[in-house]
Amino acid sequence: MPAAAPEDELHRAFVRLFRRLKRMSTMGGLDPALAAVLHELGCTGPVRVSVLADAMRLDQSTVSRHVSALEQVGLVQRSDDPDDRRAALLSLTPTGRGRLATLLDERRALFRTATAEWSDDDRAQLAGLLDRMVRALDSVDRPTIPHHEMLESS
Amino acid sequence: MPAAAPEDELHRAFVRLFRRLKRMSTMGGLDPALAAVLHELGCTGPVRVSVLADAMRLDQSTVSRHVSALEQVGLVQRSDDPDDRRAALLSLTPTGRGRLATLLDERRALFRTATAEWSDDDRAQLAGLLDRMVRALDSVDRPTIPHHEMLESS
DNA sequence: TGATATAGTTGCGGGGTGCAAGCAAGTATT
DNA sequence: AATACTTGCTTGCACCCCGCAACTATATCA
Repeated sequence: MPAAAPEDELHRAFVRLFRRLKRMSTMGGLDPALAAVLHELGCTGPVRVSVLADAMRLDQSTVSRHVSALEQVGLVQRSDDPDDRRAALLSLTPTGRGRLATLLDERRALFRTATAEWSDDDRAQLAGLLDRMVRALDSVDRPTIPHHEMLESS
Repeated sequence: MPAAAPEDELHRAFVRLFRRLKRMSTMGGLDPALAAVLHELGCTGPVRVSVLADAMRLDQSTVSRHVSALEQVGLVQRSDDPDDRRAALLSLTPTGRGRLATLLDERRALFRTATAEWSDDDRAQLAGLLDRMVRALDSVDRPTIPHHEMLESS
C-alpha cells in the first residue's frame, strides 16, 4: 500500500470537511445551494444570472433555478437590465438581506465555536492558504487567464 | 457592507474549492463518490460496510450501494466475516488497487501542478490546518462522545 | 424459545447538477 | 428591412448522491 502523499491527505481532508460544511450550511432553513447563491449575490451586488453562474462555477441553468426559487420566496428580485432586454439584474430584497445576515451570523458563530482554540494567526493562515489554493486550482482548469482583456486587438 | 468576516471567506473558499475537487475527482472514469470509497478502502484495509460508512460519515445504505457498484465492476470484493455471518469484509481486488493507484497518481499530479509554486512548508501547513479544521468541526457536530446523543425520543 | 439488537440491502423521495433544446432579444449581413 | 447568427436565460431530462424507513438475515440474551 502506497504511503499517502501529502496531496492525497489534502484532498481527503477537503472531501470530508466539505460534507461537514454542506450539512451545516442548511442553517437558516435554507437549502445549502440557495444559501450559497444568496451569499454570492450579497457579495457581488446586482448581476446577471450568467455572471453569477460564472462566479460560482456552476452551470447557468443550475443558477437560474436557484434564483427562481429564491425569487419565489421573496429573497431575491429581478430588475430589467436597461441595456439588454433579455437580461435581468438580480439583487437581494430587504428580506433577502436580512436572511443573509442571519445566515452569516449563524455560520460565523459556528466557525468561531469550531476554531475557538485557534490563534488568530492560525485562522488567518488557513484562510490565506485556502484562498491561494482556490486560485491555484482555478488556474489549472482555466488556463491562467493572464490578461483578461485581450479583446482589444481583433 | 461590513468587510466579510474571515470565517465567511473561509467557508466560501471551501465551497468553491470543493466543487473544483469534486469535478476533478471524476478522473479515472470513476464517479467521485465511488472513487472516495475506493480511496477510503485502500487506506483502511479490509473492513465492514458499517465501519467504512462511519469513517466516511455517510449513511450505511449509501456506502452499501457504492460498494455494490464497485463490486460489480470488479474493483472491490467481499469475503465472509468468520466471526459474523451477516457481515462481510470488503477489500480491493488487484484491479481495484491498480485503479486506485492510477487515480491517486492523477490526483497527485493535479495537486502538484496546482501547488507547483508553493513551498513544501506551505503545503504542509495547509494540510495540517485543514486536518485540524476537520477535527474541530467534527467535535462541534459530534460532541466527542459517541453515546450521549439524544436517543430517547418516545 | 422468544424478544431484542445488529449488519446489510432495498424502496422511496428529494436535492444538486449538467447538457441539450428551446425561447426571446440583440447583432450582423445582405 | 429581412434573414441569419449570437447571446441571455429557462426548461426538460437524466443522472448522481444522499438519508430515512422498512425489510431480511444473523446474533445475542433472558
